[in-house]
Amino acid sequence: MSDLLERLRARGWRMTAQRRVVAEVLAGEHVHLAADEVLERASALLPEISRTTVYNTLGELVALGEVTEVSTIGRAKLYDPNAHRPHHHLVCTDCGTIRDVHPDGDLPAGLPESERFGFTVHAVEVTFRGRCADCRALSG
Amino acid sequence: MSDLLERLRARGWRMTAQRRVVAEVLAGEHVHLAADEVLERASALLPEISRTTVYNTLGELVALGEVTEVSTIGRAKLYDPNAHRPHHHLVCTDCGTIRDVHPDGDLPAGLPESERFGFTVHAVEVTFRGRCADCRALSG
DNA sequence: TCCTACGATGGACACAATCCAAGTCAATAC
DNA sequence: GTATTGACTTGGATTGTGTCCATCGTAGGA
Repeated sequence: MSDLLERLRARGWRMTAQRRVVAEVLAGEHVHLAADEVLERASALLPEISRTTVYNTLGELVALGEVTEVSTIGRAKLYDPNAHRPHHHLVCTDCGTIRDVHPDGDLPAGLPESERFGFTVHAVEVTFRGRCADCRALSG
Repeated sequence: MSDLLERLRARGWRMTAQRRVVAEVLAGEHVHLAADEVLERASALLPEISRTTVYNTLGELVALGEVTEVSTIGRAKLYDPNAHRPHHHLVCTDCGTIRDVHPDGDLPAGLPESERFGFTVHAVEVTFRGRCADCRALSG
């Protein structure tokens, strides 16, 4: 993830301890953290970091395309640092657990002209909803 | 939409003025309302209706499969009454406008076993993100 | 018409996210 | 190394969305 720090510096980011910590927290695969969880983990590394700074930094990372926001139903937004590898999401409708999935080549085709309503489409997002093994075991 | 009222009554719903009004507000195609907007419009028809009742009724409609919740990024959940016709969504990343789209037959295939991680998948959701004509006209 | 269980009410509460004014500090210039 | 400055950070207040709960009202059956 230190290549991320390099890329950020190259884009003129002022490097601060807070931003470094937020980037550090978001390292890895299959990471999907709510802003609150990022704050919690960042606080463990840098106790004085403020919530506003975490939100600001996450927003900037999203604007730079380094991190993707994952929309959820009725929960806090999740931040997915795996933005450079296209993938879909598999979400448990009970507990909210998210897994990245990489279906082989069945990305939906672009929209036909007749269905675009004048939009310029620049991203497609596929979410599979279901129940994870744990939740099925708990409640049938 | 009065067939909706029929279906609800058939399922043992106690029919009240409040529930009727909420169902009425959700009539039509290409309707995607936040709970707050439902409350606003319902209040116009029945001024004393309470927020809790609107939320309760929406939740019940979702549980019955008559209405679908649409996840958004950074906004309130939207309620989509068009639940009986499978469709995808085209979302403007600037203003949040949503259109229903019906791509011809390019639904993503189910997940291969190896990518299910023990989940039981029961729904696939496809969201196209882009910018609508209005927003492009405004800011290039 | 009366009963009663289900539904509605609204104020308090919880959580997510943003705003703001004031203080701090990374990067640049000297 | 020091001074400078504007971008960054802070934390408390605020907004927005949604839920909880005790109490009241009423739809629909007897």
